[in-house]
Amino acid sequence: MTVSPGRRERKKAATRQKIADTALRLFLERGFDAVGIRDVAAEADVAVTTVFSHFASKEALVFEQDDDFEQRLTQAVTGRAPHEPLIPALRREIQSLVRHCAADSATPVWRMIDESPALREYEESMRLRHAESLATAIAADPDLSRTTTACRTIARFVIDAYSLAREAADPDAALDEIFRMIEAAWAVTRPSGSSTVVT
Amino acid sequence: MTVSPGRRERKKAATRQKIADTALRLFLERGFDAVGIRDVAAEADVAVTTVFSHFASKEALVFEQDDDFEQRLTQAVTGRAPHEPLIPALRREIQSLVRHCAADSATPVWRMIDESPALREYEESMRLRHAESLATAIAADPDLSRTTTACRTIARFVIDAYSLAREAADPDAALDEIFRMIEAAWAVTRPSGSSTVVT
DNA sequence: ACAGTAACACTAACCGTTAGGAGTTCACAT
DNA sequence: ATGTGAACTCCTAACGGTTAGTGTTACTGT
Repeated sequence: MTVSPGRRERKKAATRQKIADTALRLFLERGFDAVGIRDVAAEADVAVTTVFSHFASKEALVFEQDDDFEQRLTQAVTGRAPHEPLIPALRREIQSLVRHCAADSATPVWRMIDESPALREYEESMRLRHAESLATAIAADPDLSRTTTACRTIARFVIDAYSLAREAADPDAALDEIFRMIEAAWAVTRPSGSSTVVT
Repeated sequence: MTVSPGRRERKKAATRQKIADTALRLFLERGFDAVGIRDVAAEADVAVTTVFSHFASKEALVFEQDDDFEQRLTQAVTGRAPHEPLIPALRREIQSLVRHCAADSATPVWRMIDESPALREYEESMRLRHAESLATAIAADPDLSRTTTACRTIARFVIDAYSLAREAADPDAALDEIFRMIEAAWAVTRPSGSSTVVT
C-alpha cells in the first residue's frame, strides 16, 4: 500500500501528463519535425524549461511510458518460473511487446516514429540501453552460468528480434524464425559438464 | 580509366580534406564537445556553410573515411571464394576490422568516440545502415537461399559481433565466442532439402 | 571569349537545450 | 499556527548545430 501522494506530487504528475498529452497530440496532428518545443510548451501552457525538467529531450516526449519496456524484459528473466528455460520466457515477452505495438491504437504513433529519422535513432539507442540491462539480468541468474560475452550477445540478439519483428510484414512468423536462431545461438554457449537440464 | 580530375574537383577534395584534418586535430586536442563547428570552420579558413556542404553533421567529420566499412562487409560476401561458406568469410572480415580499430594509431580516436555519447550514438546508427546493406548482399547471393528475415537477422548479429568485440576486454576471445553463436544461428536457417554443402 | 554552373562566403536566422535567478507552493517540524 | 527549506515553475538570455537566402568567384565546356 502506498501512502496517498501529496498535493505536490499530484500536481507534478498532472503537469507531466499534460505536457506529454499535448505533445503527442501536436506531433500526430502536424508531424514530429513540424512541431517545436516552444509550440508544445505554449499549447500546454508551461515554460519551455518546465518541459525539459520533465523530459530529457524532445524525443523522450514520444517514448514517455516506454520505460517499462526495460522492466518487462528484466522481469521476464528474473521472474520466470523456477527452472524455466530462458529463451522461451524471453520469446513470450517479446511477442507480447510486439503485439502491443501492432495494436490499432498504437499504429499512428509508430507510423510517426518510422517517418522521423530522429525518432528512429533515439529508439535505437534506447534499445541499446535495454540490451545492457537485459544482459545484466541474464548474467545475474545463477541457473545460467554463462560468460559475460554470451549474456551480452544474447541480449543484443533478443533486442534485434524485437526491432526486426516490428518491421516485418508478418511479425509472428518473423519472431518464430528469429527465435529459432536465438535458441540455437544460446544452446552453443551451454558450459560443458552441465547437467541435462536445458536452461 | 578515369580522366584526370579537373582543377575544380581537386580543389574541392582539398577543401574537404583540410576541413576533416583540422576538425580531427581540434577534436583530439580539446575534445569533441569542446570544439564548435564555428571553431573548425575558422581554423580551416572556410565558412560554416562550407563545412556542412561537405559533411552532413558534426559527427560525420569524425567518421570521414569509415564509409568503406560498409563496402568491406558487402565485399566479404560478394567477393568470397566460390562455395566458401558465408560465416567464416564474415568472421575474417570482422576480425580484421576490429583489429584495425585496436591499432595504436587509431586508439586516440576511438577513445574520443567512447567518451562522447553523441559520437557513440551516431556510430550505432551508422552500424544499422551497414547491417541493412549487408543483409541485402546476403539476400542477393544465389548460393544462400535464405528468407529475408534470416538474412536481416544474421546481418544484425554480425554487426553486433563487431560492436561487442570492440568493447570486450579480449576482442579475439569475444569474437570466437560470438561467432560460434552466429554459426549456430545461421545453421538452423538452412532450407530443408538442400545439398550437403554447408554455406 | 562566353555562358553556365559548381564551390564557396556572408548574414541571419531556426531549433533544441541549458544556465541563472527569482517567485510561488507545498511539506514538515516546531 | 507558523516559519523554514525544498520542490516546482517561470522568465530571460544565451549557446551550439544546422539551414535558407543571396551573392561572388572561378572553373568548365563550347
